[in-house]
Amino acid sequence: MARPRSDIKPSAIIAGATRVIASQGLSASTAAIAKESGVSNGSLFTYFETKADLLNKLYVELKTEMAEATLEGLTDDRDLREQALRVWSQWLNWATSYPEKRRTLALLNVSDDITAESQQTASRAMTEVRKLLNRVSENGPMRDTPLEFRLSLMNGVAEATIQFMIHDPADADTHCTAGFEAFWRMTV
Amino acid sequence: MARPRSDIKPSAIIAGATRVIASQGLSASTAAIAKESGVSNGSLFTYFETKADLLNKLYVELKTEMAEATLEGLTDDRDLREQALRVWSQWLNWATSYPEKRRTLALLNVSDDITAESQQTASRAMTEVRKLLNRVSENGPMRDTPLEFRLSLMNGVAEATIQFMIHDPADADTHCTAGFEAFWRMTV
DNA sequence: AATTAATGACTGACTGGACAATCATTTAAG
DNA sequence: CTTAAATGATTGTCCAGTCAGTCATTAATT
Repeated sequence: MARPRSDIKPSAIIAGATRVIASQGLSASTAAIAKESGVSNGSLFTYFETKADLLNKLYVELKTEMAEATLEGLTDDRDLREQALRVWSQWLNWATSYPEKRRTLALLNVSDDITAESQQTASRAMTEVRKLLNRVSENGPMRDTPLEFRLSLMNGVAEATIQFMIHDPADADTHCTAGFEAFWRMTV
Repeated sequence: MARPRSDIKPSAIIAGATRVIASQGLSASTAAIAKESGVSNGSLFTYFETKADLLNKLYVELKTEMAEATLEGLTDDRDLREQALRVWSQWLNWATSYPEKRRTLALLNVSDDITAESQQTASRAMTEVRKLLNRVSENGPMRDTPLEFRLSLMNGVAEATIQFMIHDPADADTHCTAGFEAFWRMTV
C-alpha cells in the first residue's frame, strides 16, 4: 500500500561503497558513499541500519562473488591437478580483474566491525574449495597438519601471488602459474 | 639553558601507542595514546609533529626491532638450511612472543599514512634476510622468478603460519616447523 | 474511472559527539 | 632570569545517524 523499496538502490549502494572504499579506505564517510551511489545520505540508512551493517553486507557480497567466480564450471570428473589449477586461475583472475572489489575485500578482511557471523557466512561459500584442497593434499607431506592450516597457507601464497600480479601486470600470467606451482610443491 | 626534552617520553609514547593501537586499532585517539603513555595529550605533540608522524616512527621502530630479532646471532659459516631455519624460527618466535607489537605492525602495514620513505627505511632493515633468501633459492625451482616475488611468497607463508600459531598456541612449535618445511619445499 | 486516504520511502539540513591539533599558562631546568 | 617543556582546556572540523517535511504508490470508496 505504500511506496515499495527500490530493488536497485541496495545494489547501487553496495557498488558505490566498493568504489569509494577502494579509493579512500574504510574511513570513507557514509555521505561520500551515498553520493557516489546516486542516493541521498538519508536513504542509505533505510537500506542499511548502520555503517557497520553496510560493511558486513558488503563483505559477504564480495566474498560470495569471489567464491562463485572461483568455482565456476568446476566438475569432479577430471584430474585433480587440473581441477586445482582451474580453481586457482579463476580465483586469481577474479582478484586481478576487479581490483576495486579485491582491495575493498582486503580492507574488510582486517576490519573489526565484521562480525563472526558474517565471517561464518562468507566461509560457507568456500566449502567446495576446502573440499578440493583436502582431496589434493590428503596424501601429501602436510597430511598430518590441520586442514585449516593448509587452507591458511594456500591463502597466504595466493594473496602474495595476487599482490605481485597487480604490482607487475605485464607478467601476470607467468606469476599466476609460478604461484600455482609453488602451492603445488608445498602441498602435494 | 632551557628545560631539556625527556629521553624517556618518546619511547614511552611509542610503547603506549603500540598497546593502545593493538587493542583499539589505528583509529585510537591521540588522547588515549597519551594517557596510556603517562603523558599529557599536549606533550605528545612536542615529540611527534602529527599523528601520522607518530605512526610512521612507530612503524619503522617495530619493523626494525623485528628485523633485529630475526637476524640475531646469524653467521654464514653454517649450512644454508640451518641458517634459514634459524632466521625463520626467530622471526616467528618474535611475532608470537610480542602479540601487541605484531598486531600493531600488521595494522600499520596496510595503513595509507605510512610514507614510501618509511617503507624504504624499514625494508633496508631486512636486507640480510633478502640476501639469505637469494642464496637459498638461487638454484631452486623459482630461480627464474623475480627475487621480490619469492620474498613475497615467503612472507605470505610466514604470515599464515604466524596467524595459525597464534590461533592454536598449544602446537605453535609444530606449526612453526611445518611452515618452514612448506616454505622449503616451495622454494628450494 | 475518478477521487481520496493511508503508508512508508525519500531528502538534506541538522545534531551531538569525537577527535587532531593549538594555545595560554604553569612548571622546571640551566 | 631566561628558555623551553608540560599541561589540559579549547577550537574548528568532520561524521554517523536523526528527523520533519515531501512525494510516490497502492487500496478503498464513490
